[in-house]
Amino acid sequence: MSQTTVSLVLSGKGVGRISDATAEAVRRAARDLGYRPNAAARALRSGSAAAVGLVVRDVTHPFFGRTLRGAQRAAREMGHVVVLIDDNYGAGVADGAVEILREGAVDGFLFFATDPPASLRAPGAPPYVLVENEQSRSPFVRLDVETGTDAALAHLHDLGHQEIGYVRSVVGGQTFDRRHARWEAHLRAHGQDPARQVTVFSAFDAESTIAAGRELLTHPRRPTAVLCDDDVLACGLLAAADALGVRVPAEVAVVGFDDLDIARLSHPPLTTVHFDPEALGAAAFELLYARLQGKRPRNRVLPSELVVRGSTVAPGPG
Amino acid sequence: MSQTTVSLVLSGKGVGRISDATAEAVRRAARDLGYRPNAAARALRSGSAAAVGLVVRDVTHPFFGRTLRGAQRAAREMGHVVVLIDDNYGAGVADGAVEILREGAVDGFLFFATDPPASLRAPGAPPYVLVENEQSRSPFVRLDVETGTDAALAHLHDLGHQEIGYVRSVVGGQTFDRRHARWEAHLRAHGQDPARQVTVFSAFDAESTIAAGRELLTHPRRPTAVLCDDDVLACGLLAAADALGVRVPAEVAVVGFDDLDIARLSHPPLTTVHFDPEALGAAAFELLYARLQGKRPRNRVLPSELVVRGSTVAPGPG
DNA sequence: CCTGCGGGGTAATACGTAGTACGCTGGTAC
DNA sequence: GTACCAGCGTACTACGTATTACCCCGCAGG
Repeated sequence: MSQTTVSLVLSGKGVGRISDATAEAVRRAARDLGYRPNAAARALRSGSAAAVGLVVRDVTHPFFGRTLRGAQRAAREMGHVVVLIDDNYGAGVADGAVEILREGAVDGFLFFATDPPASLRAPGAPPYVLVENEQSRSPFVRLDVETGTDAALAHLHDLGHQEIGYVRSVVGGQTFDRRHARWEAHLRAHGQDPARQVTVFSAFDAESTIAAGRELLTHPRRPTAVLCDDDVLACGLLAAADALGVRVPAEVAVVGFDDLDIARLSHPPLTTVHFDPEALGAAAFELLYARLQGKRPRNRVLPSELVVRGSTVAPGPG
Repeated sequence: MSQTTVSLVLSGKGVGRISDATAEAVRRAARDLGYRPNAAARALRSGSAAAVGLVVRDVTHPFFGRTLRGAQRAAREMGHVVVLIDDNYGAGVADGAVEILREGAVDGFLFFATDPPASLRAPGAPPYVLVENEQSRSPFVRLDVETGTDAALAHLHDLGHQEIGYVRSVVGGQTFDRRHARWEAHLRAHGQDPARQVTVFSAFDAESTIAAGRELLTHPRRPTAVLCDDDVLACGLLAAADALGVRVPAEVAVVGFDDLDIARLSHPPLTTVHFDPEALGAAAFELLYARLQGKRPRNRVLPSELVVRGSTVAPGPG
């Protein structure tokens, strides 16, 4: 039983070259001895670590947590493992970690709403896939947020809302820009000037969201409806409304994005644009995996859907 | 410029053996050529992958997300990298992944409220640290949840609450057991029978939490106060109360655990037991790191603290 | 009897690093 | 003049796997 034989049997590449009896003996011995192939040696020799790096903007945000879960599950199904890098909104903070991983530790990268370091664009660099961050010449997976946003705006319009405020994320991001762009388009299409609508900005921590909500609700030209870049921001608005005694949805209708669990637990439950983050993460890994196989997979755009709950009704009289 | 020289210079172990001029030349050449040491080769030769496996019960839960962040940040500071395995409450689902990683891919493991596979107890297995899951003969880091729980119960007692219901997590966990045990002790100390108190069980998804909340609130012997194993469960209770027209805190006082962001955004803001998940994650990594150095670090217990917000007042008359 | 061939298996090598042991040079002590 | 030492580097090997090239044996065809 040479080392070669063992390698051939355990890797499944020995079919036709190694007799069944020997193969069985090898497998039994491996089991009895508790033998496990060494990952580092295999990575060194084969040139593949069976691991992908995953750079995420904010691990603590439920949306990314679920995306992460989808990606990790898909990776495991293909025998791959996921190395996590939390960027924590720090532009470029993750770049150093990416550099460390670059050679030999992982086979490729997934960037969740984060930008890849410039060095990965160089020829010979490991492949990567962008998630919620479309860029020319880079493969990507993203959500078709436009359809959902248009549905939400149509819903508000049908209810009779003219003035639609906006709670924007201070942290940038293509998906936020897309949502905002559809809002602008909607207003223009109905003869409104987006610049005249009340718009406030917020980070994702509780204080910020509540402060932003208060700012919007106490504005002299308070709108009858508000689009929020995210369910978390929408919940801050709800909390502020509660503190100010502003009734939702009677006095202000609220729409969020993401359909997080909090959208069902909030008071009132949120009307929101639903996505499937697990599918997004899984699709991202699948794209990267195909690339690692040398294929040229097509970019993917996943659907969105409006979910109407209790936070939107027709504007009250006056 | 031999390969050895390069290795010595770049690893910093050449001080005193390699002249400054040569060292500088090596560094310049490395930079100009874009040379990066290969992680797999280094791991193979040195026997250390500079990576730790991290098994987490639920990546999508904000508490674990924050713990994860703390651990990942601490790891990065020591030049280590984190491999994520999401167990998703599936008992043993992660075991296979752990086996894959065992040899050569990671140097040790962190288990976040999950159980290590039995194979890791064997001699020669990589070291691990348990988080929120104390077991004899295994190093661990946990929260001193007892102090915070006692403070919460004392707070309710001071307000005049006698009947204290409980929303329990259906998913088991030591920390939940500890919370529950203090609640039982408190009731007994005041001459009550815990078995007679209204107790309901819930998973962490929105539907479950609301259903459990409804069950508790519609119970014929509805308590005047409720302890919830978690802020998420508390929010479900709030949502149920809202749907049923039960006023919080006037008719029912609510206390949660974890002090998640939603505890500030909820209506009313939650009285809850505060922890520092980032510190928990960082401490866990530090313990594991010390073990990897061959040290015998002491287990750590991190403090908890009651945060009183709007969900607790004295029971109303009748 | 020799040749060719297929089935079954193995020796040897390369992957890129870390570490060990050794070599060379020039100066100093005796 | 020899022995020793410090200061600087360098050949060489091991790490555990995947892969390539090769070897051995028995049998069929000529």
